[in-house]
Amino acid sequence: MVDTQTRLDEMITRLKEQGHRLTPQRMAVLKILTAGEEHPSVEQIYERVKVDFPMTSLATVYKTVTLLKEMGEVLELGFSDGGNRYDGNKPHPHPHLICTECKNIVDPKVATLSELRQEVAQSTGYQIVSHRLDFFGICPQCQEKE
Amino acid sequence: MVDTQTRLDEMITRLKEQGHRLTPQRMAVLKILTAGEEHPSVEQIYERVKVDFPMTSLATVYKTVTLLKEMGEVLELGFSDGGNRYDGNKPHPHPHLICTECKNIVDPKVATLSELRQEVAQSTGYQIVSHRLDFFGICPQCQEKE
DNA sequence: TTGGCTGCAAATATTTTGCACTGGC
DNA sequence: GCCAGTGCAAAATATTTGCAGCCAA
Repeated sequence: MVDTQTRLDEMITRLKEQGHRLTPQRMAVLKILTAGEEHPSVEQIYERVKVDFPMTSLATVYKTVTLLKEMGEVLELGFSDGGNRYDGNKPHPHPHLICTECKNIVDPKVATLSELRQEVAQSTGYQIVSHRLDFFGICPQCQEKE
Repeated sequence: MVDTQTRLDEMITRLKEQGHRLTPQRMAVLKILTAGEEHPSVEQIYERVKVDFPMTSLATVYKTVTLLKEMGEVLELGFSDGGNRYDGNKPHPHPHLICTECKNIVDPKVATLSELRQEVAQSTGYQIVSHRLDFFGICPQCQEKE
């Protein structure tokens, strides 16, 4: 895994390169997105940002996340049942494993999907741009609680 | 692929088995969900149902689709950017290929994922219940239009 | 007959947007 | 000082829900 501080610096550099400003609110969102292995929702990011900057609005968090998404610096994991989740550590598509009980998300190690991608491209004629692979299950902790 | 009429009869049988009523509106939704290889949205189902039954409400379409989803008779493809899509022909998880231009969805042939599933289950301890694999790309028709 | 189903409208929930003000650069 | 970024509230979207009346079984 990429070092947290390194990833944070990387994002800051990219923002500046593209002429974006670095505000305290934005900084706080960046820190949360790059810290740890978490896959927080906008609401969770908002709650944590408010600890240090109580005046921060939810709209700002949305705007920042959207900006980073457009820059390709965060991966959006959209869920139809509300509450998208974001991955700022590995912005490129990779498999996720989602606990249907506690909603925790981890990154499992999975053998390469590039073969599958190629196979689909060849058989369909599509120009494949991206993909998404999610596994849904019950994590060890939640299994014990049953 | 399963025969359209067969699949329709199957769904009707399941509904009756579980004590649900078969109304004209419901019948119309079933027909659309089982017809062809399409992956319609609720809105699209609604528009088509209205041709034969103009008095049908959007809420009823939602209720019917939700019922079928809970019965496991349709697969919901949730997208965070609004407009979920539904597959009534193959209600079990399978890969989808989505054109990012025209939003068309097809079912590509992909080598089995069961190995990947097993691999993830073993390495993480999760009890895997379901999965989802989507490829995003540009279909041959949309490639020509560029 | 009767309780599940429907239609309508109002309620939710999530994300986006308009706009005046503020502060990073 | 300029203008991107912010906060607030209103708007836009998508889906759910309450309830009175209706109709499939």
